[in-house]
Amino acid sequence: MKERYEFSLIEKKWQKKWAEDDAFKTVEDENKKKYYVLEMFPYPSGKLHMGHVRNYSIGDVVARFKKMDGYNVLHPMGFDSFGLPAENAAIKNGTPPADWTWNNIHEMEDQLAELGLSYDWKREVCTCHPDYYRWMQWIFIQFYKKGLAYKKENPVNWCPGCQTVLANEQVVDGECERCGSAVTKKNLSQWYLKITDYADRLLENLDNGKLDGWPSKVRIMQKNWIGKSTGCEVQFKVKDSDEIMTVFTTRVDTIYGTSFMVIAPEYPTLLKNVEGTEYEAPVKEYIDKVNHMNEIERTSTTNEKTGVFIGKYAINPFTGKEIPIYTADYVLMGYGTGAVMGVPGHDQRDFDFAKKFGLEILPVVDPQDPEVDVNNLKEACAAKGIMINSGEINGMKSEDAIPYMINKAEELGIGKKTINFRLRDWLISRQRYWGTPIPMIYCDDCGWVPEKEENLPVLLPTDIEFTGKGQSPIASSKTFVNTTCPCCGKPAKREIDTMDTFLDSSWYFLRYTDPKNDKEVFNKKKADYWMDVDQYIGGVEHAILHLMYARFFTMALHDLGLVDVEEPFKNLLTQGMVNKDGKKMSKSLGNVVSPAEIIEKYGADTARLFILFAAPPERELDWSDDGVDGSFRFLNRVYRLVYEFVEKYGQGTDEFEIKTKDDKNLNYVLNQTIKKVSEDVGGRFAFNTAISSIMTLVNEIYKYKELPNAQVGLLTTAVKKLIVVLAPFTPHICEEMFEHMGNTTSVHNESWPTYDEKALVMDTVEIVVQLNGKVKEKLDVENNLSREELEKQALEADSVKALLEGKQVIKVIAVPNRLVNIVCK
RNA sequence: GCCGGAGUGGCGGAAUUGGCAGACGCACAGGACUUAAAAUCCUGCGAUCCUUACCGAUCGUACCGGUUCGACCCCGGUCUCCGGCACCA
Repeated sequence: MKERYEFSLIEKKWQKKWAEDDAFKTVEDENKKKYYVLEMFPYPSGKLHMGHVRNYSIGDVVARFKKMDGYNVLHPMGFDSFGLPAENAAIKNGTPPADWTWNNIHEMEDQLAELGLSYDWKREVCTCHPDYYRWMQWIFIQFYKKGLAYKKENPVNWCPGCQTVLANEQVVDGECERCGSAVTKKNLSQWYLKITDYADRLLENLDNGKLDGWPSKVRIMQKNWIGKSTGCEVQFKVKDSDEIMTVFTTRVDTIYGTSFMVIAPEYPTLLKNVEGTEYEAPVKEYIDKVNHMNEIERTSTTNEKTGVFIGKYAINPFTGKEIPIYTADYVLMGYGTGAVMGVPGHDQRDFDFAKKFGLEILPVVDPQDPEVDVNNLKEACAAKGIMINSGEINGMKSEDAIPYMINKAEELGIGKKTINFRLRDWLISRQRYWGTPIPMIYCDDCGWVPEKEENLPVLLPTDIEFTGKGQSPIASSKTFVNTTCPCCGKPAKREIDTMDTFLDSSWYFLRYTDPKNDKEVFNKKKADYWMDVDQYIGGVEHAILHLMYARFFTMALHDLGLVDVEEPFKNLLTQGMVNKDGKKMSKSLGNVVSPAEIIEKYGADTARLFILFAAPPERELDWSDDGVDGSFRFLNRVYRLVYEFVEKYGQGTDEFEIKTKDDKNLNYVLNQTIKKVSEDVGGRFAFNTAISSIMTLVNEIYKYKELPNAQVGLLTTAVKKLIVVLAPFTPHICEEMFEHMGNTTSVHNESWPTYDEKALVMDTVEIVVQLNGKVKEKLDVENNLSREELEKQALEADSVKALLEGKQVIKVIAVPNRLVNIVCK
C-alpha cells in the first residue's frame, strides 16, 4: 500500500482479482439461509447514468452486508435488451438492432465492472438472447393453452410516433409514455393477456400482509390502478322495442332521480336504433366527430359536455317513467356496460349534462346539510343522506338503500350486484421488430395455432428493411412469414407482431435462479430455493407497469405449477431520483453528471460513498460536487489512518484491557458504530446514518491515537473493525487496507462483526434536569438508577437546589437514564 | 376534484418508542503549519437580546390552535410543494 491513496490503481487491482477468483459466484446451499437481492435490470442504452449508480450502489451494499452476515446471497445482473431504441438506431444508421444492442451491453458491462459491484456474472440474463426469449415464447404458449392469451379486435391506443399500439399503462395523460405523441384510437386485431382474471388477487394481496414490505405509496397506486368498484347493473327497457339497455351504477339508491340515459358513441346497437330516422344523420355526425378526437381531447375533464338525443326513450324499471336516451362521449364503452343512468342531482357529470340539455334535476337524497338547498341545487350533491322523492325507500339512509335496492333488483330479475375494475386486459402486440416474436401461426383451416414447443425459439429474422413506417418491419422478411400449420401441415402464416418488452421483464428474476437451463424455463427446485426476491430495488416510475405485470406473471406461473411463490417481491425499495441543482439531470438542461467522469476523478468508492451518504435512499438526491469532495476527503482520512498505523505499529496486537476513561469511550463508540451500522444497513436501509456513525468512529480513533496512554491493542481492534464495517460501502479501498493490515484473505469473506452489549453500558449517564419542561441543568448519575433514586438524587443536587430556591415543587417526573422534569411555581 | 407524501440552520440531512432539536457532512469565517500555495490540523458556525468578557436570557422544526409534566413527533384546522389517479358512472 502506497503512502498516497491512488484509487485508480487500487480499484483496478481488486476488480481484476475478484473477477479471477469468481468471488461472487453463488450456488444453492440448503444448509444456508438464502437472501435474494435484486436491482431492476437496465435497458442497455450504452451509458450508465447516476440513477443506475445509485440503484446498484444500494443493492451492492445490501448484498455485501448480507453475505458477511452469513447469508447465501443471490445478486445477479442482466439486460432488458429488447426495445425501440435499437430499432430507431437501425433506421438512422443502418446498424442491425442486434449489433447495436450487443455493443451497448458490452459497454455497460465494462462500466458496471468499474463500480466494483458484487454480481454473479455467470447468471447474466439478456432478454434479446434466443436462450431467453425461447422461454418467453414457451410461457406465452402455456398462457395461451390456459386461456390467458387471446386475440381480439378492439379500439386500441395507437402511437403515431412509435408506429405501434400501446397498453393502457403506457398511455400517460393521453400521450405515449415513450415519445410523447398524442395517442389516437385504432380498430385492430391484437393479442391480449387476461390480467383481469387476476384483478381480485392482485388487489387482495396488496392489503393482506403479503406485501407489507412495500412502500404504502406503491400499494395505493396499484390499488387505484386496479380500481375495484362495487355496484349494480340495472336493466332498462327501450320503449317500443324489444331491446334492453343495461346500466352500471354504484349509486342504485338514486335511481328514482334518473331523468335521462346516456350510451357511449361506440355502443353496439346505437346505429341500429337510429337507422332510417331523422336522428341518423346527427348521431353519425357526432360519432364521426368523436372518432377524430385524440385521447387528450376526448378525456379532458374541462370540456363542456357534448352529446345528441337518439330519438328513443328508456323506461325506468322502478318508476315506469320514460326517459330520453342520449349518446355522449363522457360515457366510455370500455368500462361497465357502456351505458349509464343520468342522475343529475347526485352526479356532477350528469348535472353538467342536464344543465346543458335542459333536463330535469330531481333531488332524491337529502344530505341534511344546512348549506345545501336540495330543491335548488347549484351543483350535484354526491354526499350520503336520507332518501326523498323515492317511493318505498323514502326516509331510508342512502347507504342502507343501496343494498336494499340491489336486493330488490335481483328479486325482480332486472339487475344484479356487479363488480367492475378499471384494470383492462393487457394488450401485448407491438408492430415492431426488436422484440420477442409471438409464437403463433394462422392457418385458414385451423385458425390461430401455437408453434410446436420443440420448434422454439421462433427466431427473429435478419433479412429486414427498416423504414419506420407501415406495419411491423418483420413483414418485409422473405423467410419469416410463410410456414406450415403445426396442426394440419398446410401452408400457414406466422404472426408478425412482437411482444411488449414488459413481458420480458415480468419473469427475469425467475430465470436468474437457473439461467443456463436449456431443458426447462427454470428448474422448480432452484426457483423455490431462491424465490421470493427478499429485496427488490428500483425507481418508483415502475410502481404500476413493471411491478404489476411481474406480480401477474408470478401468480400465473404459480398457477401453472412452475413455482411455489405467488408474489415475487417480498420487500421493495423505491429509490429517489438523482438531481442536479434541484432539477432532473437532462441533456437539454446541460446539468448531467456522468458517472464515468466522477469515477475517473475520484474513483468508484468515492462515488458510491457520496451517493449513499447524501440522502436516504428513497428520497431525491441532489448531486453536489462539494459533497463528493467531502466523501473523497473522508476516504483519504481513513486511508491515512491505516497507513500511519501500520508504519508505527505494523500489524499491531489484538490484546487490550479497558483501563482508562478514554479506553472505555473508544470501545463504546466502536461497539455503538457496529450496532448502528448493523441496524441501519440490515434493517431500515438508512445508509446515510450508517456512514455518519462510521465517520464519528474515525474521528474518535484519530483523537484516541494521539493520547499518551493509548493502547495499541484497542487501537488495532478499532481500526480492523472499522475496515470491516466500511467494506460493503467502499469495497476496493477496504480490501486494500485489509490486506495492508496483514490479511491474506478478502475482507468480503469476513464475518460481520458483533457488538459487545457490555461495552455499550457506561458507568454514568448524563441526565437532563428540566424545570417545567425547560432544560436547566445536566447531571452525571450512575447508570440505570431507579425512578425513585433518580428523583431523589436530582432534588438533592446542589445545583438543582439553587434553581428551586423560592419555588414550590408540585410534581416530579423522572425517566431513568434520560431526564428529571420538575414541575414548580 | 379524489387519494398519497413532504415542509427542520446558508445547504444535504439527523433526532428509530412523546423526553437535551440541529448528529454526520458541505459551505463559510478565524487560526496553526508553509517562503507561498495545496493538503492537513485546531476553533467557531439557528435567530434575537444582554454582557467588556465569562456567564446567561428569550424565541425557534411551514402557519393557527389543542392534548401532555414535556410535542419536529399525537389530534383538529390552514397554507405551500411534490407524486399518483381522474368524464371509471
